[in-house]
Parts: sequence; C-alpha cells; structure tokens
Amino acid sequence: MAKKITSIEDHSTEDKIKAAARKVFTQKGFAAARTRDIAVEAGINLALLNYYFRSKEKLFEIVMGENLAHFILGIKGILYNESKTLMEKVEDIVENYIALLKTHPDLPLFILSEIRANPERLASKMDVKNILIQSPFFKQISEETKGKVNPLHFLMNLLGLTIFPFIASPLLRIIGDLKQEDFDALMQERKKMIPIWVKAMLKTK
Amino acid sequence: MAKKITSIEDHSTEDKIKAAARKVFTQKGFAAARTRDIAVEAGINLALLNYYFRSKEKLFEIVMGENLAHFILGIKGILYNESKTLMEKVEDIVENYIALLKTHPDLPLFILSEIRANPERLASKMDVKNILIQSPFFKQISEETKGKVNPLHFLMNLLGLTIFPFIASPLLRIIGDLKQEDFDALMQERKKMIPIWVKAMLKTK
DNA sequence: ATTTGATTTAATCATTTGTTTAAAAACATA
DNA sequence: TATGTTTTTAAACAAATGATTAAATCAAAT
Repeated sequence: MAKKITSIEDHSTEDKIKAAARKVFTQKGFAAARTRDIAVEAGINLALLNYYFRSKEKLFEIVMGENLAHFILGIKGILYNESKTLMEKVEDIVENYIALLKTHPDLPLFILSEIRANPERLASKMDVKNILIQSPFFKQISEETKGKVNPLHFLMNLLGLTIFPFIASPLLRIIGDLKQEDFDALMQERKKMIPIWVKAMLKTK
Repeated sequence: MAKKITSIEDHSTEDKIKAAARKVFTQKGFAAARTRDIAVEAGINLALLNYYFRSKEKLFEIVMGENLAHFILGIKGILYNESKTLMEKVEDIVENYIALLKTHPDLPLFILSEIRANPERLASKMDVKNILIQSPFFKQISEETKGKVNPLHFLMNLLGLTIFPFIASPLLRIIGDLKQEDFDALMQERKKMIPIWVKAMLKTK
C-alpha cells in the first residue's frame, strides 16, 4: 500500500488529496463530487487518487469518518466532564458548535444528507449512540430536571437551536438580507442567548 | 408540446412520471437520482421522460418548484391571518409543519441540500423573502415583543425546534432506539410543547 | 553510478447515464 | 376503413466519469 515517510510535512500528496476531497465532498456531496474536481483542487494527477485511496468510495469513507469524528467526538470531552453542571455543559456545547460551524458551516448538512442517502453506512458508527447516552451529561438531564423532561426533547431543542440556523443559512440570509458578517454576528448573539432560552424552557411545566 | 386531456384521471403518464420523480429526487437528491430509476419507479419507458419533460433538469425544476410551494406557501395563509395573535399563529405553524413532515419527512433536507448545491436556482424564488417579511406575522413579532426580540432569532428558534428533529431523525432514532411510531409520538408531543417553549423564551429579556 | 522501489504522468478503458432517433402501436376522426 | 396524430417502445449515441495501465521520473540505498 501507499505509505508516506514525510509525516512531518503536511503537504504530502496523500494529505493534499484528502484535504481536497474533504472540500469537494463536503461542498457537493458524494454523488455530485467528481474525482476530477478533487484532483484539480488538490493539484495532482487524477490517477494518484486511486493510487493512494483505491477508489472514490474509500476516499469518501475516510473523509466522512473524520468529519463525523470532528463533529461528534469534538464534544465528548464536554459530555464526560464530571465537574460541571448541566447548564455549564450546555454553554460549552453551544460555544463549541457555533465556533466549529463558523469555520465549517456545511458540515451538518453534509453529514445528514449522506446519512439519508446511505443509512447503512452509519450503522458501523453506532457507538455514537453509546457515547451519548452513557455520558454524565445525559444522566444530568434526567437528574437535574427530575424526570420531567424527556432527554431526547432536550437534545433536539439544544441542537435545533444551535445547528439549524447554519443548515438553513442560505434561506435565512436571503430573508434577513444578511451579509456573511451579519449572519456571524447573529450567531455570536445566539452563543449567549441559547443557554438562557434552554434554561427558560426547562422551567416550563 | 405534450398535453393531456385526462385531467380527471390522476394516472396519466405525465403524472406518473412527476410522482416518481418527486419520490426519487426527494429521496436521493438531484445528482444521485438516475433518470432510469425514475422511469422504473413510474413504470414507463425511459424515453417518455424526455418526451414529456425535455430533460432531467426541467423535470427537477418542476418538482422542486412544487415542493417549495408546498413547504413555504403552505403557511402563507397562517402568516397573513389578520385575526389571530402571535402565539396562536405559532401554534398553527407548528401544527402545520409537524403534520406535513409526518408524511413528507425528507422535504426539508431535500430543499436545503439543493439550495446549497445550486444557490442561484433559488434566486428566482426570492419572493419567499417578501412573503415572509411583509406578513402580519412578522410585524406581530416586533410589536408583541416590543422590539426586544430580533424577529430572525424568533424565526430560527421556531423553525429549529420544529423542523430540525425531522432533518436529524436518522441520528435521533439511533440515539433514542426509536421505531417510526415512537418518533412520531415524540413529534406529537412537540406539537403541544413547542408553543409553550417559545412563549417561555419570549419572556427572557 | 547503478539498482531498486516508490511516485507520477499521459493515455486509455469500460461503464454509466442523459438524451435522441426511428419505427411501432394506440388512438382519434372523418 | 382510411388517415393523420399522439403516445410508446427498443435501440443506439455521445458525453461524462471512475478506474486502470504502462511507461517515465524520482529518491534512496548499495
């Protein structure tokens, strides 16, 4: 197989291809992405793509895996922190995701689209489930709300408030006549507001 | 051009193709959808697709247009109702969308994915913007909250809470070990809860 | 310097896929 | 029935696209 000695150098051919693939796949999705686009973006010969990663499919699996890890494992540290309250973790999660999505806005739509297009691909990553439900964070939702709130509702609310605006940003930007910087400013406001809103929601009922 | 007299009959070839196209496009997206898949789904000869609708692109435009109309114009009546309060309209919108998405769960992801893939296609539908911001609903947000709430935040919250769970349903169903009926039940609960949550959020400064 | 293995290139292949064509079949009308 | 029109079919085409091949180049080791 292909092996690179230049692990210090981040501009190895392999890494250039992977970076280009991440960009093209994430922007256009698997089906619309052309291996030739990836090659051009990486500035390499088309055949090198297959030389280093056997196939478009294999390359995609790698990019998708890293994207998923970036997205989900990124908050694992927060979920498993033993010394913070539920609301402190909410603040951390919101802050983490809004920062991440500012630089990688089309990560959520990419992940969710590809899961819909190919649900079985996710099956192998089902440990996602355990990472979440076994976390102290998940227990805290039940405990600190004394069972009055379904943890799934809590999760949907938190993620819906945080992630949805990025997914719908093209529409929202048209509706609100927003430049990129205006949109970013709105998201910064949400960093502060979402924890407050979530707290208010918890007090109902 | 192709014209059908059998407007009573909903099983004209043209309608069969359109129905099949809606199904395949909405499920797989434009790029991954194969004209042959559509033909098989419709039970017609492949060439008929081009006979009735010049091209895959043209057929897609029609399906997308109808999907968009279904999704956005569907709530126009609610937005422009002159006799209901803001919160009554929130209830109506939530009810409308949860009912719609129960039968058409992949409508939002389809629309948002294709807008991302091809933003200029939406440009023509920019009246979406005016339909919204000129509506009594939009004015009510400012009035009934005395300018304390940015209408865009209000909109993101309402739609995020309502629509996001459907977009993320494959992940949520894995996390929560939910059968389709369990998920539907959760969404029914949200019908009642979201207006309550939104009201609580409005009270926070 | 030569050899050896890894990397890169240009060219080509095989398949998929949107579309077209030409003829057949079905239909309507006189 | 005869005639013209619409609809349907089977076959084929051309372009796009993922993948492969064989030769060239490069780098390191002997």
